[in-house]
Order: sequence, then C-alpha cells, then structure tokens
Amino acid sequence: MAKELTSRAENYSQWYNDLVIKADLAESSAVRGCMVIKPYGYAIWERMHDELDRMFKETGHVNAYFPLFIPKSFLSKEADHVEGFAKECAVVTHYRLKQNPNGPGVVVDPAAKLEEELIVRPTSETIIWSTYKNWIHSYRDLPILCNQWANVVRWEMRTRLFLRTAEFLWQEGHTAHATEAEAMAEAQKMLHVYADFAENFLGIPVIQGVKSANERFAGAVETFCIEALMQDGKALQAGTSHFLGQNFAKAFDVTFVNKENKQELVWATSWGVSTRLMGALIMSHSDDNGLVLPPNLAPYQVVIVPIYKNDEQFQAVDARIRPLVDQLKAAGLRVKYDNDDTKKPGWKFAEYELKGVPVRLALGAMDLEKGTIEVARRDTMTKESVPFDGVVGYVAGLMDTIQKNIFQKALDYRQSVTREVNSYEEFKVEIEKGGFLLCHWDGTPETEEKIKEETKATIRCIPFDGDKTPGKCMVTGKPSKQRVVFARAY
RNA sequence: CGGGGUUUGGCGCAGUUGGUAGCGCGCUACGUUCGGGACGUAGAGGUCGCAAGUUCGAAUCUUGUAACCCCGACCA
Repeated sequence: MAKELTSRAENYSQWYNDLVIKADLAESSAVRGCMVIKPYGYAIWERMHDELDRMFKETGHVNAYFPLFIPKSFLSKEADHVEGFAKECAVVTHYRLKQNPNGPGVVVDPAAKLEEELIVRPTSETIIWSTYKNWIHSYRDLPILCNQWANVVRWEMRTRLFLRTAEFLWQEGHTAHATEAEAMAEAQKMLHVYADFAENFLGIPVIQGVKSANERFAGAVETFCIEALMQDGKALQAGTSHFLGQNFAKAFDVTFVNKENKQELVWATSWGVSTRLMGALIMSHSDDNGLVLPPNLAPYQVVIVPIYKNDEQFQAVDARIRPLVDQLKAAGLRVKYDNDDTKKPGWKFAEYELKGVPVRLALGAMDLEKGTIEVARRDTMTKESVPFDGVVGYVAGLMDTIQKNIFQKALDYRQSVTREVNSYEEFKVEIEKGGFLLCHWDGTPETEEKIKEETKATIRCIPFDGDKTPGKCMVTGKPSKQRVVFARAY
C-alpha cells in the first residue's frame, strides 16, 4: 500500500482501488463495468444486509421478489422515469443461440427475436407498480410495505468498483399508501432508518435533506437523501428515499376505493441503498494500513493470533485461547481464532489490519508466564498488554469505544471541511479545496445548473437541520430561504 | 462517446539499434525460524492481449482489433 496517498486527492482513486483489491474485497470482472465481490467483501455486504433487513422488519416491512426483466412498454409509461433511465438500459432482444453455421462457436438465432424487448431492470418501480395494480382494490389492501433485495443493471458510461458498477446489489423498498401524508411520512421514516444505519453501524456521519429538482429521482415528487463526505473531500450520496406522489399510480392505473366509497389513486414511495455503501465505508475510514471497520459492522470484531515456537508451546497457547473464544462469543462478539499454522504472526497482523478487524488479540508463551494478553486496536493502531483475566469484559467495552471513535473521527473531519461561503468568487476558490460548502441559493434549477457547469459542484441537499436563516443567493442575489449544501460528488 | 495510458508466468514489472525472454513477490520441497508481512538452498511456472503484415528472424517495426485503467460528459 502506497503511503501518504490519503492526503493526496489526485491519487485518491488509485489508493481506493489498491485498497479494494488488497483488502480482498472485489475485482473487475470479465464483463464490462461489472465486479466480482470476493468472499470478504461479500461478508461485509452481508452484515449490511442483515442489519438493514432487521431494521426494515422492525418498521413493519416484508420482503418480496419481482422479475429481473421488464417489458419495454412498462418503462415507457412514466415520462420522467423513462427520460431518466432510457440512456443506460441493457436490453434483451433474443431468447436463443444456435451453432454458427459459418464457423465455430454460437450465434444469436435471428428466428428467436422477441416480439417485445425486455429491459434488465435499472430499478423496479415499473414492474412492481404493474403488479401492485392487481394487489390493490380497497383501502383495506393498504398500505403495502414491500422490500426487495436484488441486483440491478445500469449501463453507465464510466464505472468504478463499488461506487458505480454496471450491475450492483441493493435493496429497494416500494410502498403503497392510501394518503399523501402517510406516504410522505413513510419516505421520511425510511430516510431516518438509513441515517441511523449509516451513523450507528457504518460510523459515517450523514446530512439528511431534500434533493433539489435537478438531482431528484426520475419520476419522484420529492427525493430525500443522506449525503456523506469522503476523506478526499468529495461527497457521496449514500442513500435515497423518494416520495413518488401518485405518479406511478397514474402511469399504471392503480386505484383503490376509500372509506367513502370513492375511487382514488394510490400514493407511493420507494427507497434504496446499494453496494455503493461499501465504497462509502472504505473511503470514509480507511488509512494507508488498509480498511478500518466499525465494530458494529465488522464481520469479525475480534481476531485472535496465537504465537508459538513449537508444537508444545502451541498446545499450551491453544488451551488458553479456546475457552477465551467461547467466552467472547458468549459475550456476543464475532470472533475469529486464526490458528492457521501456515502463516506467521507478523503476516497475520498485517493481514487483519488490511482487512480492518477492530481488535486483535495476540497470546504467546510470554503471556502465559505473566498472565497477560496483547490487545491491539485497529482504529488507533495502539497495542497494550492487559491481564488475561477480565479481557472479555475489556474487549467487549472496547467495541463501543472504537465504534464511537471511528464515527467521531469522521465527524470531526467533516466539520473541519464544512464552511459557510457567501460570495460566488469565494465559492469558486473554496470548492477546489473539497468539503461541504453551505451557501445561499435562489432555488432555481438555472442557477444550480450554472454553478454545476462552472465549478462541477452540485447541491447535495437542502438540509433538514442547521441554520434556517434566510439570505441572498450567492450567484444572483435573489432571496434564499436557507443555506444549502454544495460539494463536488462521486 | 472524446482525451491519455496500459496489456510480457498467479501478482507487480524490465526487456537497448529486431537475433528466439528475465527480475521481484507469490507458489512447491527441505532445513532454520515464529511477539510486526522471516531466511537459506533447490525447484516448477510464459504460444509476450488478439489478428494480419514486413523480415532469414518480431515481445520489439507496420496496420487493424479487443480488453482494462485514468481524466471528462452521464449517473446511485
């Protein structure tokens, strides 16, 4: 791992790529823009999956699954939605191959052309709402609170491991409601679930807010988002929750009979987070020694490395460690005891640092004599020798300490690069330094577009919290209701 | 889709004016090691991205083509 790269923004992408590869998380696949998520990377994604799934269920949601293929006609029903996704769709046109009559290999059988092309889902609103039409007749059928864990495909021009792959894994919640207020509350509730997850599990501080019209999801009435800041000063949209109004109900003719026996269009939301969160995690906390995983998320919270010179010593050390593993597990910790004889301690130390395991315990003959054990923290890279008795409680306590420290470090960094900017001249200078800029904006798409063209900065969100003092737009001088968050983004 | 770069063993790379491929890491065996990615000795492993062409002879020169990476535009 090249040192000193974290502080050098121009090399950040190289550093990130190295990190992903060396920490054994993922690699490019043979298919353009796609990635292979390797076992350790997938273990991290599974942790995200498990915690999010639990949170969704705790908020009353259930899982379902809808088809990968979407008839082309479905996608054309909601005008804004088509507009937003048409340019990046993979299309299935045939359903059969045959032996190449003119040589080796196979060719697409022209006789097997589909009457209507199928789109590989870039998102599932259309196929789901065409299904919901059959599920919803009365107010008694509402609300529908479904989530789907799936893969989606967006044929992006430029891809990047975890942050923007052609195929990615995600969850997409799609809910249907009888009233506007209920749907709006749902969209906001799920945004809060995401924020809670990002901050308390991933250890990534996020700003919650509303997207400007330019950045809104195609087909949504309102898009809420959580915005995170990476260590190189660029912003990353970490999750979105959309209030879809009645747009999809209109497009797919989904109505219900209300309590007053009147036909009404259904209100909708959708919300999702993806394997992009892996990228957010990596770019938020990692250092030049590798990944730094917050304990609440880490597949292994504790790794134990035995140190010995011969089999006799190993037996003694092993006998001491085995009960400890059981005790740590009983205390609710995810533990890996690495007694692999083919790797040496020094190798293991470096390896688990690269993998970001929060706490490493090492125990050798020296410790047996002294009744101690070595405890090393990944977040601070510090080591200490502690009494063996009581180490379970000590390590359990460390989890919380480390979790908080990782979050606080990210928060401190974000605070240090978040500042108010009042003139456009100042903005042009400050945006080059990265970070979040809090500025007044007149609320028009035109002004936002001008800023984007001239500085590559976008409005990340109009934050819920923070200063609500009105002011004047830094570009046009027109009135502004509150400061909004600008940044350059991934 | 524009601009730049790369493609040689599992990985990272070198290869001069064309002469028939090498280094480091990793891998295998044995020994010494084992508290921060150990060391020694001996091995295995490559139709040089692909396809044509020039030449007595091509990793090297020419043309075509593909993939990947980086920077833009697009986007979660």
